[in-house]
Amino acid sequence: MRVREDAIVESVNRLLADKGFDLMTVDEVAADVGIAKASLYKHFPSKEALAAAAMVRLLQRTLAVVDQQAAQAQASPMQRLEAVTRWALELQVAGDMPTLPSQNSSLRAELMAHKAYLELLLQLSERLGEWIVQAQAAGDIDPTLPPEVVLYTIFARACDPVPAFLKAGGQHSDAQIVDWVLSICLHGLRGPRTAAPVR
Amino acid sequence: MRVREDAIVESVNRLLADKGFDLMTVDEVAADVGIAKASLYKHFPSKEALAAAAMVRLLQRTLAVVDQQAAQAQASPMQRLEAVTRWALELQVAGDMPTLPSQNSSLRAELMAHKAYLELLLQLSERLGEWIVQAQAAGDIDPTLPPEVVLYTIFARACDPVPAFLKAGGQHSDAQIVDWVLSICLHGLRGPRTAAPVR
DNA sequence: GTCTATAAGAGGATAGAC
DNA sequence: GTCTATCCTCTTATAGAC
Repeated sequence: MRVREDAIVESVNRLLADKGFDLMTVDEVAADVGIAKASLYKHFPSKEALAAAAMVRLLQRTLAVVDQQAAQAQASPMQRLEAVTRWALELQVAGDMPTLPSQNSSLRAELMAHKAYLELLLQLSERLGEWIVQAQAAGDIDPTLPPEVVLYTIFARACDPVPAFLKAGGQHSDAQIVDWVLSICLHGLRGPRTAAPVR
Repeated sequence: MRVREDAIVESVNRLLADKGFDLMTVDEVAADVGIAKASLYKHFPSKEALAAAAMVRLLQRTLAVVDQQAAQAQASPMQRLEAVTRWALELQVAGDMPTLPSQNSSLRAELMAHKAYLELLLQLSERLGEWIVQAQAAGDIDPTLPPEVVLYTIFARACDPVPAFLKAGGQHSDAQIVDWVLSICLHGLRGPRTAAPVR
């Protein structure tokens, strides 16, 4: 049943964002969805498969945002990259970004065997990669950086711990946090400069 | 026995850097040190205490680097911050940076109750905080950023996933990876600019 | 303080009835 | 496909002899 599986993946997404893969238990997922654990296993064969489904959902949503940006005729590649990165940061600050440990080997193995996941990941990388190359040609991104490095840096915003730390402090609004992290990603700690440095 | 405990903490440090807290088992630590698991528990009361000891060791080593930088009479606050950040990135690329999940609650509880850890963390934050404020006054760091944001951004380099990804690609030298990540941290994706922007 | 052996429990996965 | 009940492995932690 499609509807049921959607509900499962949504629960997994939330729990993954909240506690991460290792601390999320299948019992919790079942309880959150409101079905028995054995029923869960009729839909997904393993805990890893649950996580993979949540990541597929995330990639699909991200690609939808990419499509939306591609439709903005007047936007520059850099502005599109910025918009996608901002969207990811907003998702993260809102507590809806599922996060996986980069070290868990059983999980990595399952993901690397998951065709839909790999396909979407490749697709996203290629779409962003194009914009990166164009932004470098336009002088908006350091052309000496390999596009790969830029791509990973953007991807890494999805699991940047800084927003969570700032949010835990409770001093700043979500929008302010997103602005700061995005600005640091683009302009560094030195900040944007509109004129030549003074020294 | 002090020597024995040092060996334990060093093993924990390596395993923590390699697999992370959740995937590291106490059995592994015991095997790595070469003693029985029960003997481990004579030295440290819990797995969390092991991790805390490794983090204390890391903070002590970091503070030693801070001291070393403070002794460089001719260095600016910004150069000192850069040197400390570079050191952390080199540790990370070398696979010696212990990394803790920011979500594990039992671990967080133990850390927050660990006096030596908290004291050292506060000490490090204050030392770096001074340099941050001075670097902002000197115009080397965006003065509109709260120092807290800058501090967290620097701390986050310790668990930045980008170096590991680049290293996994096997295309680049460790030194090159460190240079890129550090440059992006300081100058952003747009890169350092020595003159006014063209547009 | 070190060992062997074991308790205690969490959590992923499955059996089998309906 | 859903349930209850159970299995089984892994892992933390401890008992108790030396």
